[in-house]
Amino acid sequence: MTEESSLSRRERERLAHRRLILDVALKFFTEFGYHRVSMHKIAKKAEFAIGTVYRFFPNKEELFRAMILEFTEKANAALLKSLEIPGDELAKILNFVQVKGEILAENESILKLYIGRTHGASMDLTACLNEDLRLLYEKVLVKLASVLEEGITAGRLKSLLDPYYLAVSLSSITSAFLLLRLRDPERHPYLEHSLTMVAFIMNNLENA
Amino acid sequence: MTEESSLSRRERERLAHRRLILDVALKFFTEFGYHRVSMHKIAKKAEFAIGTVYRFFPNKEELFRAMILEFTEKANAALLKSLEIPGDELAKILNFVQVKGEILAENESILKLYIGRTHGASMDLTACLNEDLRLLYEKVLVKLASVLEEGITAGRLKSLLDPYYLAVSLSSITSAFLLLRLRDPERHPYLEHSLTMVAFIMNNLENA
Amino acid sequence: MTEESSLSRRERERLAHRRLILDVALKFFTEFGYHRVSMHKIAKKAEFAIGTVYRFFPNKEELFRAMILEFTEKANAALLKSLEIPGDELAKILNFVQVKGEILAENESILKLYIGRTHGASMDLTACLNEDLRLLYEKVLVKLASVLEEGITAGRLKSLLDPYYLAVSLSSITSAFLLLRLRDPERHPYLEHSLTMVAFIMNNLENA
Amino acid sequence: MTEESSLSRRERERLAHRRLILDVALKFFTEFGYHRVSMHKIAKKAEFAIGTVYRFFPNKEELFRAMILEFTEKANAALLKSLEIPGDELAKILNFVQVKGEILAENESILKLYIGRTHGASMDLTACLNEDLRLLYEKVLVKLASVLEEGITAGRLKSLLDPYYLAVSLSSITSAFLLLRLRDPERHPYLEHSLTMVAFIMNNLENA
DNA sequence: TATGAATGAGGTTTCATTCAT
DNA sequence: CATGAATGAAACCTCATTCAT
Repeated sequence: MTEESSLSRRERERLAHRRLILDVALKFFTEFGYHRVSMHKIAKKAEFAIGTVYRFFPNKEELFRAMILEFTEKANAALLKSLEIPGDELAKILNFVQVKGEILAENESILKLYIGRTHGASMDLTACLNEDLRLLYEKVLVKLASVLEEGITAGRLKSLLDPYYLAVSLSSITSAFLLLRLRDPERHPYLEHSLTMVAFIMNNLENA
Repeated sequence: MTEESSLSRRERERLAHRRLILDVALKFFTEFGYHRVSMHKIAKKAEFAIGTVYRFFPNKEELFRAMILEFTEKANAALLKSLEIPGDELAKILNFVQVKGEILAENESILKLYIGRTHGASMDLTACLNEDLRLLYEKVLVKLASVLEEGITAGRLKSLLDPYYLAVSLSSITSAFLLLRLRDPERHPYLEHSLTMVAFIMNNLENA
Repeated sequence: MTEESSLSRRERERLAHRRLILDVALKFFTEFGYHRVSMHKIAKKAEFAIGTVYRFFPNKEELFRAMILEFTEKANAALLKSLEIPGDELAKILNFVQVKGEILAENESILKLYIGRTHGASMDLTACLNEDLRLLYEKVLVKLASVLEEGITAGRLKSLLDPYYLAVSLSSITSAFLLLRLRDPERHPYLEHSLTMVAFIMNNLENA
Repeated sequence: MTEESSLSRRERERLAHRRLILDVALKFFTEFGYHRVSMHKIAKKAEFAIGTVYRFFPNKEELFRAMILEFTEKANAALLKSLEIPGDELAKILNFVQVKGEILAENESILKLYIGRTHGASMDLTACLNEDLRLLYEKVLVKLASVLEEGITAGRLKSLLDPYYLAVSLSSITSAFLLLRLRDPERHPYLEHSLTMVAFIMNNLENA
């Protein structure tokens, strides 16, 4: 995304340092939670002076935000892309479910930060962060909805339900299974249940 | 639940004071988020000395916990009861959806706290509550699952899907709509969409 | 000392309650130290309301003081009496040493309070408390000095040394051994060393 | 002891600030006692923000500890050195007594803190220092004992008494006189009495 | 630009004491 | 007299942030 070549050494170093701090922040915030991590700890772990950290991020909240946004953007990009494979709606959505699971597998800790702090009481991920994040996820929902809409327009799917709310439903179900699996990976295999459930809904939406 | 009659005046007063503090805590925590409310502020608003607050709750976390648990227990009891009306599975579950919506209407602020989105301020919240709360909600899920199972056993519902995961799905969908409505009550009417979606799933589960 | 008979029941009960509180205070202060014990803890353990404790002792310091004074008075009385047995100076002083040891044996915990809190850096017990206590112990020193003086006057002891400072010396030596034993009873038997050392000094004081 | 040259200005300033805080702490703790001095008072007097004090010492106890240890180490070094002058045992021990008196003269206030009699206010003092301090002083006792042992081995002193316990006795006597003088410098000249008493004992130990 | 010493508001909590019942 | 709820000053300590070097 960010073109690191064709930058002066200075710039490249700056970026590397920023990256370092973000990585430490990710590690610490996910491990201990926002309020249990001090800027000093992050600075120390990253081997910078505290002042240096403040040259990169104007304050703690902004650092947290930057860290979360980075992840969210990456994840959202992957989710959007997952809906662009060739094939019909079912194929696309099953791929979406699959990619969501892969993201989970690779980012457990940050996902726990996303939700673990909000009591995780079976709430959808959509809930968890502030406006910026929600807007990002909104794009995914809209894309998902447009996929469904296409199916409806093309007559492949029944027009019983509003595509957007259908998208929300599908998303919330998979998020719920994701949470279960996050809490107890042994007992709750994410993929199997998600696919079953999503397929059930999609099948019943298909025009005979 | 708690028998307030047949207590000495002393006891009754104590309970009333406890209640007062809990109410202020609810108001403040929901308005500003855990870390933006100090015990001093709560004490002041409740018109007690700080030490008095500590006579009732040994520390801030315990006060928060007590406040959340109280609400959760009340809400869960209502949800469990909602599934005990006479009628078939669909009736029960639609009633469940309805009651969930009523709880939302009456407890918007605390629900926002639950979700951790109060002024984007909570983020953290000690997470140790999670387990308790989850277990409480688990009961609701299990009850919901048992309702579905009954329907399956009685042959009224298809046995395609595991009742527990079906319960999780139904619950997560309604939670998602609840969240939407929490964020933008104008645009997203909870009840209508929830009922539509839940009915769609249930209808497709019914044996012809 | 306090005549408990010939008092009204009321009075006797009051005294018993006072005693109870003092005993709890002794136990707690000696176990945890003055600043680590709250009046509430004492009240609770003694099974009185906090206000009741304050009816007996106007404040915490006074309670502490009363507790210490009681012990000190008892101990001092015993030490004074120990010097009144028949016999010559040596006999009296050896008896004094012995009784001091017995008091130690019976009151380890309070002695630890006396000294443990003052770093015990081989300082004489004389040091440890405030004016009142010192004055009490002063009586013992004066009595000890008078015993020595008698010996000098009678020509049994050399008049090389001031009897008072000799008394201080003898007292400090035994206190030092007492401390050693308090710290490590296995390694440092109090009585043997005290007797040897005191006898050595007394023998060299005797006129041939 | 600490090489202050060859340090960066930064380092030197840090050390100076540390010193400043320690000095204020010494003054306040000795004047009022541990529990009657708050970290804020120390910070204010030293003209630092409270946080700065905590940069140097992680908590109050550690500050106290550092202050006491510094003094103790200095004092013990002086006492050990006092026993290394040329001459026989008597000369060495009399020098020891003398140096002990000089330390007293220069450090009255901290000695009072040691003894815990500062305005009758300390009483407690966390006791955990004890061990460290005792071990330091133990070295002095052992050194003193070794001096005596040398005399015995060389046949200059009688072997009646265990050198270690003799050392304890001599030390305790001088400590006792030190205390007397601390309490009432007019009435109780430390040096004269200590020398007399110690000389008496040593003389009687010498082989004719 | 990087550093890290310094800041100080503000947090949670304790506990000796009072006083209405 | 006994009770114990209420008080609130004051303690210790943290940590986001600033700024001189």
